[in-house]
Amino acid sequence: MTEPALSSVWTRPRPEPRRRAPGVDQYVAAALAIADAEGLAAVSMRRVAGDLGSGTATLYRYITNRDELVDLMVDAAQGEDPIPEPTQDWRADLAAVAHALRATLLRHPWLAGELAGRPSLGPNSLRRSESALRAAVALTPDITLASQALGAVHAYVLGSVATQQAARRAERRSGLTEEQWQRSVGPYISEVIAAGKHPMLARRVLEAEEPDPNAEFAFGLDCMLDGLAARLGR
Amino acid sequence: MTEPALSSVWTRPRPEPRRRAPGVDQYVAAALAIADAEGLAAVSMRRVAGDLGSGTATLYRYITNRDELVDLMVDAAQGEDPIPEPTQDWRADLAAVAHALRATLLRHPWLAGELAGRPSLGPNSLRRSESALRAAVALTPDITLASQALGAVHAYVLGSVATQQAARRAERRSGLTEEQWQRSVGPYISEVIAAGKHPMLARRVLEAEEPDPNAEFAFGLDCMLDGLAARLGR
DNA sequence: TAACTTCTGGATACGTTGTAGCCATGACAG
DNA sequence: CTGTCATGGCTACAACGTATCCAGAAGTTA
Repeated sequence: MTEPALSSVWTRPRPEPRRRAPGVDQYVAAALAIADAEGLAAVSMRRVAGDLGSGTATLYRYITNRDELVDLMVDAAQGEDPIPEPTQDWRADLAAVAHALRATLLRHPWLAGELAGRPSLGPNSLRRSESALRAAVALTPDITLASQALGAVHAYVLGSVATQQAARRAERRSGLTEEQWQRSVGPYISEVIAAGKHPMLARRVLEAEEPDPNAEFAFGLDCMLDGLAARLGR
Repeated sequence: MTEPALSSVWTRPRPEPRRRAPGVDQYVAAALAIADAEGLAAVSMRRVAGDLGSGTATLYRYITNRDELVDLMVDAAQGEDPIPEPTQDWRADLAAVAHALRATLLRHPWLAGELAGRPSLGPNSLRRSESALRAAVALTPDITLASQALGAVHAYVLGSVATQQAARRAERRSGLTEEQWQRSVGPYISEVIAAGKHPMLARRVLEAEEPDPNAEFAFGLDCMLDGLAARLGR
């Protein structure tokens, strides 16, 4: 006796509004705008509905809960850019996949954590995955290895963008200006360095050049792609 | 006229309790236990205080806010393991750093997202960073490049562990059992595959071997280290 | 020992959030 | 025109972060 299938946001029919209520796409767009401007925590059901002149109860008629709204947001963000055309060069294609993902993440600073933290099964996400897998299969026809290769690139991109955005996020959370944040942290760092227990960190703070985020990202990606080429390339 | 320095959790004096209240370390340990068992969202100030038989107001006397509590938790988690001894082999050392970080993240499933999302400045974190930088400097004496190399490894580890844990996290959030979660998702995946628009995804689902998380992680790490060796090694 | 000070848990309060349910009104269909 | 239903608005509840207050207990001082 099999139990009934359970529904998910991607399987449930998406009812269209009959009267003046906004459609799901409008709710999602409003939520995206709030998240981009103020962070994901600012996306509350009341806020989203209110910004659209809709009732919260109405929003709940279309979107089951907040978690589902975030799923929809994550997928919508991934549908903003066209899928890049494949070339004959797996490496260029994987790099394009990585850069496209990074561009999306930079546009939506809340997204990296969410993408890293939840399976992504919406239509846009699947479309992107398909394109990315196609590039990886050009590297190696073994689907298992291709998936692993893609996973490694994906992991690097997510981790890299998220950590690059961490300082900005902490500032925001503190409610301080960037200058105030530096002033809350700077003396501590100076103290740590003066204590002499962390000579490598001292060198990094005192000698290392200010990283250009784009170049830093590209460096790590190139290393990863180099490694993939060495291990799987032909 | 310079403005006064602003304090942070790491610069503020840490008062010891005078009577029967728990110390900061006990609050943090209780919060860690809750987060490990139930996820970070279950860590509320009331909950932490209550679990220790303390008043919430008392907790606030020692820890300024919830955000600070999370900072303390993140650092405490990083202090659980001893720092590995350096060898003469930069690659082995960087791999050890990566594996140690992964082990910590696996023990605390909430940690990857937090580490990726916030600067980590506590004493344990700095200690780990120092050790990791020492390994990276053995790869290249250029402190800027060493930092970049370490950043790339770090990004990969965080992203990899977080995405490996994503499915588990989604199950938990749904409130479904693992089997129920599969049943909510399985038919959708079958449908997507049957539609024929995602041939690469279909191959992955139908043909790819179930990944061993440890091997998958090691593969990506090896690729990254290969790439670093090729670009910076001597 | 008594008086004073301070630490603590408990309680209350407020604004906010997710979610649930109800109701009157207006829009639409038959 | 009547009936149905979609909708915004409202109320409610539990929970949360944070702030404040208070009585009692614990410690210190004279």
